[in-house]
Parts: sequence; C-alpha cells; structure tokens
Amino acid sequence: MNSNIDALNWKILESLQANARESFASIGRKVGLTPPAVAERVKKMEDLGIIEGYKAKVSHAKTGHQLKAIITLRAFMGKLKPFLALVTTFKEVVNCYRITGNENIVMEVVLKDQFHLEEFIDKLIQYGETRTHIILSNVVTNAPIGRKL
Amino acid sequence: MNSNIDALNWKILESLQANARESFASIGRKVGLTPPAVAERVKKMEDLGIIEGYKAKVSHAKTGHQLKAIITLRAFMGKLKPFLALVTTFKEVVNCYRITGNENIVMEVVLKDQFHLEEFIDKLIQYGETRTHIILSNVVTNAPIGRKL
DNA sequence: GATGAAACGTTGTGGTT
DNA sequence: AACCACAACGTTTCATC
Repeated sequence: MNSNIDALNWKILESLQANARESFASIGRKVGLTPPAVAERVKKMEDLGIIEGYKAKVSHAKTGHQLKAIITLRAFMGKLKPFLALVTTFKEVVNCYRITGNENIVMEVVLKDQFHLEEFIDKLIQYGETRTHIILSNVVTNAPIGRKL
Repeated sequence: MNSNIDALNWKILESLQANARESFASIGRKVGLTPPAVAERVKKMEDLGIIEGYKAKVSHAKTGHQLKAIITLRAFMGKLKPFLALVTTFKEVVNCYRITGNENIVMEVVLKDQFHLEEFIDKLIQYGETRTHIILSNVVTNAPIGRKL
C-alpha cells in the first residue's frame, strides 16, 4: 500500500506537480535519466495509483465566478443519501467531503455573485441545515505533496 | 476581466482539465483545429490567466497519508497575521482559506495517522481555537469548471 | 536502464481569408 | 486576428542489448 517511492521518483513527482506538461526528456535531464527511463517510472506510478491524473487548473475568477464559499450541511433525517447522489450534479461544487462532527458535509463552491449564492443555498435547504462562509482569500492552494511531510 | 471564451476554447479547457498531458495535436483532432492553432489558443489562455497551470494529482493515501481532516481556526487577538505567515510552511496543509463567520480560517490537511493529527493540532493551539472534522470520504474532488455553470 | 531508429508532436515561418 | 500548410526540431516509443 504505502509504495516504495525512491528519491528519483520524488523528484519526478515534484516536477510533474509543478508542471504536468513538462516533457519526460526535460525531466530526465534534471534527474539524470534517459527519456524512456522516466517514461517507465511515470507509467508505473500511474499504474500503482500514486499519480492519479494530470489536470489543468482553470481560473474561477476569469471564468466569471468571482465568489467562492465554504458551505457545511447538517443533513435532516434520511436526507443524507439523496443529497450525496444529487451533489455530484451541482456544477458549483468543486470539492465535497463527508466529515465527522456536528455537520455531515463540507463543500467548496464557486459562484457568479451573491444572487447565485442565494439560489444555490435555496437548493440545499430541503436536505439539511446549512452554514455558509464566504472565502475572502486563498492562503494555500493545492500545495504539492512532498517526501518529508 | 471576464474573458471571451468561445465554444472551441471551452472544449480545449475541457480536454486539458481531464488530461493536462494530452497533446495539442490530439486536442486539435477532437475540436477540428490544426496543432499550431490549438497551441496559439492555449498560449493566449495562459497569458490571460484563464489557465493557471498544469498539475499532476498525487495520491495522498499512496504516499502514506491515510488521514485527512478539515480544521477550522478562530484566531486569538493579534494571532491571525502570524498564523497566516506560518501556515504556508506547514506541509500538511493542502488548502487554506480565510473565511467570513465565526471562524477565520478553514484548512484541508493530510496526515499519516491520529498521532500526526494530534501533533499538528498542538502546533495550532497557540494561534486560536480549533475545530477538527475527520474526512470520511470524498464525494466530489476537484470538479472541472464548465461553460454552463 | 541505455541506445538507436521510426513515429509522433511541437514550434516557427510564411501565406490565406 | 485567427487559422492553415509545411518544414525543422524535439519528444516519445519500441526494439534490442
């Protein structure tokens, strides 16, 4: 389970977390391997599930979603299951976790404006009690995973 | 600010959010453009800040961090500023936002185990009152941004 | 892992609308 | 301003060692 990731693989992961489009040839120059060797290591890490994918990060603000919020939900009796099915269809929801504690769900949502927020919250009220926190600023965003944590 | 993103660019963004390592040639085949045309459009979206970067997603679990948690912080008087400076150095913190409401900060953290969690919370107590929610499961993770939100 | 060759992709120039 | 065509160059991929 906790896979054997050597120093070379950590360097490769570091590069790919910083720029997923960097070529294997370029990574190979940095870490001292030939392109096929890098390709083989990357393929193996993909197969093992260490690398889960490569994603372009698209700006929320530049795509017209100036407002971000954290919303927690404390589901009503019998409403958690239907909510879990529905939440994957809400395009506003970027991240959603089931959690322990007084609330059952925490979501990170992106919205156009306060009208959009109001409209979104209205869709939630039948499933449970919500609490909304407007995001004022990003302090840390998608920090890379490193060797020494 | 809210940039002009046409249907073709949305298709390109869709592809790159699904697989940031897909070649411009391959994307071009899908959307009906030549590779240089795709490259030019992508370059422009990078320059405009629509595309913020390309990141490999590395599995937390496979790198030895089985435990994830949402931690909120209600900072003590005068402790918010020093905390904001420090939090960027905590490798456990994947995401951190400043928010409105009773708490000032919400963080998403990855940890090895409950001992690691205890150790991490101990580092926070001098900055404010914390509340910890263990993440039980991911319902939605890094959902792509789409045209019609 | 390395090497070398073939297939593929990227990038720059020039030209078209 | 956006795109295509073509060619030079770099990258990936496969065989082989």
